[in-house]
Amino acid sequence: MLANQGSTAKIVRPTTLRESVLERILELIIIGSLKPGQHLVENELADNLGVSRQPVREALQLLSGEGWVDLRPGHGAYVHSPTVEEADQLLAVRTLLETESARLAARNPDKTDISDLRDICNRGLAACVADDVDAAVAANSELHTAVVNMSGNRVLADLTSQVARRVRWYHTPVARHRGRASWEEHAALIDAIEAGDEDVAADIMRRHTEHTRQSYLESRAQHPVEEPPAPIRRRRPRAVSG
Amino acid sequence: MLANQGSTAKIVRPTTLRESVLERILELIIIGSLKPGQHLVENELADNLGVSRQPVREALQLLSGEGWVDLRPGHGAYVHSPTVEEADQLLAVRTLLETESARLAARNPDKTDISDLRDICNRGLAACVADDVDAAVAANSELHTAVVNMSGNRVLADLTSQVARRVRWYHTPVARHRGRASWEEHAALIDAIEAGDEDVAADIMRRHTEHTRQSYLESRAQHPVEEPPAPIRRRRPRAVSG
DNA sequence: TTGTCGTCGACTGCCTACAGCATACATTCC
DNA sequence: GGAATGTATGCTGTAGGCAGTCGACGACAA
Repeated sequence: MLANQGSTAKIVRPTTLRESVLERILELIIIGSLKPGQHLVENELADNLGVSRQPVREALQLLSGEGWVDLRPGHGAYVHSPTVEEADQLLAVRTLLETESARLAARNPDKTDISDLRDICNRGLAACVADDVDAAVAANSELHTAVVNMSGNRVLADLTSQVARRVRWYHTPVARHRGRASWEEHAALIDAIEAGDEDVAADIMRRHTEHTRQSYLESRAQHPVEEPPAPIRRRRPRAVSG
Repeated sequence: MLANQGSTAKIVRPTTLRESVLERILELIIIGSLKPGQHLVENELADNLGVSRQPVREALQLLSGEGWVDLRPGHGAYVHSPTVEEADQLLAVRTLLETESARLAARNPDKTDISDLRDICNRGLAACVADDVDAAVAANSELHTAVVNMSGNRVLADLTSQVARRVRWYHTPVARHRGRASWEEHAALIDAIEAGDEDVAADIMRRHTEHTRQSYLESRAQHPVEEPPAPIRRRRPRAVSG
């Protein structure tokens, strides 16, 4: 249905099918079309995406590696169900990783990088003032990514981005809760990095991410979890069964 | 060849084929039969393992998620090439993660867990005295795993085990470099956890893992890297040709 | 009514086969 | 002699299909 593949024109396939399938499924998970705990039936996805089961299967394998879906051998793939506890732990780990990133970034700051950071920060603040939530969220993750990359530790960067992507999943609904203050913290962080003050940079980052964690938990307390249901759900009502 | 698949008896398959394939390939990587940078031709693996390409492909996808192999779309899978730099970064991240684990473990120590730790520690020391390297290495990872699990943060535990497995890959050749001293540090760590002294526990763990890192780097300096070769290597010499 | 067993349906896991692509070698042209 | 192009080949990516397995539903008996 929503497949652009199979069209007559020989559209250059920019990437493999399984990758575009992966992106599509991931998007469906993030925006919530595929709900936590939901059983991902390969045939359905394949039909909806206009491909065969094979690329779907492979995309699911890859997604399981990033924690988005759980594979139950013999049962299939299920959208990972984020519990409050896990979200909290995830946010704690993110704090740990990003704090270290900030420290390392401050250890040997780079003029160009600093300049980039300030640009992003300004954009974010502007978006925040303009009440453009999407742009603010985008700038936010962009900035954090930039800091992590400045750490110079690729392993750390990879791990962090992996964790951060999942955090963002939980985080999105509460993104608007922290506006201006968040960007002031960012600005202070950049100052510390530029000054090469490891401890200050680390401290700011720690408090900053802890802040996020707190506001997440509070927001979660107000809007309690919607669904731990759908543990198995197989076989729809079934038709007449002639 | 070594396939038990396809045999007439309906042997209860304890797990899916792709999982056993995954384990087998991982083992081949760890013991070095499959060398870093080597191109993993699906057909070869499938033939050697006595299965079809499909489970091999899926196993490779899963392995890529854990960082053991690199997938190059359109080119296939290659055994991940561990550079010295990456190993160093990996060890740094491990230090970070395990230090936090130790801190959390000390935050609310559990009688039973402590007792388990001591058992493991004693076994490790005994193995060390008896010069049983394999047993010592096993006890070592067992102890670290136990500490991480005591942290109570599953996300942290998962991430750490993932990193630790890869660390162990690089680490094995130098495992013998640190013997007795390592186990004394372990004992001190357990004491600190039992006493509930977060800072001390964290500090011991940090120094402990940093020690490992240092000895790794030194050992690596003496035995320089063997292979960054085999970047592409396709198509064997080919027979007489016509 | 409740517990147990048999049957049915659906989905996954795996295999085979084909098409497209990328690389290496051989040939031809300058 | 060197470079560009044609050709061959191995590999990956994808499709389709079949069998095994798991869960659910319904029937039967206590």
